[in-house]
Amino acid sequence: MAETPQYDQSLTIALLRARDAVTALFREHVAAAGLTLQQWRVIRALAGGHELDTTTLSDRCVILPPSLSRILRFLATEQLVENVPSSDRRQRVVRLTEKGQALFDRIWVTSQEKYTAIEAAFGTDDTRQLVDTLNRLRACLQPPDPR
Amino acid sequence: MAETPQYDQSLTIALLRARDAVTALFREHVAAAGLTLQQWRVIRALAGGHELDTTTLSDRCVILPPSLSRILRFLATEQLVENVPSSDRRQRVVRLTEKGQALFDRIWVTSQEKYTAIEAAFGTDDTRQLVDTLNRLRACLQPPDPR
DNA sequence: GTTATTTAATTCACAAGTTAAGTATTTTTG
DNA sequence: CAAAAATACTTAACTTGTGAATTAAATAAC
Repeated sequence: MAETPQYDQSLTIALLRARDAVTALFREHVAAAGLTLQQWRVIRALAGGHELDTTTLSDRCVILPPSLSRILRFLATEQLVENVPSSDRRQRVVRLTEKGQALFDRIWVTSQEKYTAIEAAFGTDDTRQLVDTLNRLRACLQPPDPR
Repeated sequence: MAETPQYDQSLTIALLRARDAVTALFREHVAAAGLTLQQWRVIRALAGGHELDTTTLSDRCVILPPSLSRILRFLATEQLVENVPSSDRRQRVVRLTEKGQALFDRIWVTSQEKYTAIEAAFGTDDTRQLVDTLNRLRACLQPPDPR
């Protein structure tokens, strides 16, 4: 293709494209297990017996509360996730069911292989370094949260 | 926060978070002009008199055809974009109207300032290098398209 | 030249992103 | 302790992401 002038120079587009390329590698096999990538992120965050409230889950998965609410509704109907009683009755705390953990285990194997393949192709050090750089960029941009 | 164990290590999450942090800087002022970020990407790709068919536009903006179709429908009703006759009558070629170009000009100024601010915060060289790294990652992962 | 095949775009259906508004519970304040 | 403010989610409404099916036009095959 002749040229993609300013576009390949743009950080936002580069981030979008890179993320697109990476997620594409996982989407198919996660979909084969009946999940979207977002649903998978939630399951992954809960794997290993972690019980989390939706605020924490929202933050970890980078999914906004309204979306998470819908996702949890779906995962609950699929009996992959269940509620855990909380002392603060405003908050909703969830965990994986046995069925949910089993599904995680099944997907996780292949998922790990894919990730390893990425590291092999791009380089283990380069991958780690890129992750560090991305986290540094984020830290750089986000105004220190006023806590 | 205590820990975000494997999550901060994950390339996919790091990409997602970084992109989130960067786009957050632009969303507000683009929204103030009445556009979503996706609509803005389309306008930006057409700025400067570029006439593009939707396939190229879809690729440049990293917006899937169905979404682009809806976005163009909106931009057309707002008279920001208009069709250009094409010899191949299957394809749809579009360009900015004067109104569209004027809107671009207005948003572009502030947008540039924001981008400059990012480079100032993160470093001009580091920014350029990150963009290169992201493009390299993408090239690395995408199977050479069989054309 | 007419029929297949391929190509370009749109439409459909459903999941998710985004902002604003609403509900229930907890904490704070007076 | 009662009223007000804050917190944690959910719901609502609209735009976009995603895969599959459709429509229309151009090209290929007979």
